[in-house]
Amino acid sequence: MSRIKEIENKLVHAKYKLTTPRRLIMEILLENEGEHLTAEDIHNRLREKGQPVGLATVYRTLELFCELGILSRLNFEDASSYYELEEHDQHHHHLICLACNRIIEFSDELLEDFMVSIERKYGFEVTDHKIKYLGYCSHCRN
Amino acid sequence: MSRIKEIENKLVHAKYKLTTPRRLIMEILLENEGEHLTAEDIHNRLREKGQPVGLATVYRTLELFCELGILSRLNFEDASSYYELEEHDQHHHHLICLACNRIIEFSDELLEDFMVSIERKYGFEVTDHKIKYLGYCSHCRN
DNA sequence: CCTCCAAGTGATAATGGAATTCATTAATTT
DNA sequence: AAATTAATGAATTCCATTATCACTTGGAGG
Ligand SMILES: [Mn+2]
Ligand SMILES: [Mn+2]
Ligand SMILES: [Zn+2]
Ligand SMILES: [Zn+2]
Repeated sequence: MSRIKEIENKLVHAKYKLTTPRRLIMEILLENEGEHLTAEDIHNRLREKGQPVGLATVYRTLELFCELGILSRLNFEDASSYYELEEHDQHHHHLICLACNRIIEFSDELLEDFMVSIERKYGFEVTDHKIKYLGYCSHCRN
Repeated sequence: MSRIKEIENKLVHAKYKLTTPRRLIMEILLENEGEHLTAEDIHNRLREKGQPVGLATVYRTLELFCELGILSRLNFEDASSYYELEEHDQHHHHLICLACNRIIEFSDELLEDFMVSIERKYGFEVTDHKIKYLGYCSHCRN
């Protein structure tokens, strides 16, 4: 099943429509998979492509997609939120270089056991988690 | 050595002074240790105590204290930043209940090994890290 | 096809946390 | 004491995000 079809299913299942603006936003996200985009980034790229979508709609759509588990909202240490497609298979997190702002991704499979121990210890049902390591990347250390 | 003296040392060592506004802000933080306070919280409590400090100074001081490692800046999933005193002995992180917004703290000593493996694998020098688990606390689950 | 109408959109204004400005004040040095 | 420097705070600005509201869209039902 194509990625876009899969997403349409999620929308329809939650009683939403795949409107033109929503499809255009999804296309931008798919075309830029692997990047971390802000709402404004997406708004700009749509304008540049001659397929403008209102900024308010971009924000609303990103929020909706986050609720549906299509996207993740990321907070690096600046003022904006960044978005990336959620990969249902492998979850990853981010190393944030304080010198050059490079973002390096790492998988968290090794943290599974730790998470389970936290759930047991606190009777807390974990539905999501976010891990950030801040420091200096291999280009910037020393 | 008293907590306030210890902090004064950090300031002086970094060529800053322990001015009255800085001391007042530090007192609020010490009096409310264990809480997670916003800049506005601190500003309000100072006003209520009859020891007002300008909001700009509160922000500047919190930023300075973060740089000096006296405070940690926390981002739960809302718009504001929260601050807490950094305990040099035990680092902790937060479970965030999506239903009642309770914040539960947990220690991260078990994550030490994982952090070291990340440093090795990516040649990344970790100077700080932030871990959040989102979900439902024992009062809210089910 | 048409009509209807809830759902969705988008230009614009409003919001609010945080950063900046700049005149004033406090502390330090000469 | 004068001069230099650091810090303060009221006011302003910034800027990402949210709210508003008149308008548009597009699918369900005829
Ligand atoms: Mn990523
Ligand atoms: Mn805490
Ligand atoms: Zn770097
Ligand atoms: Zn709860």
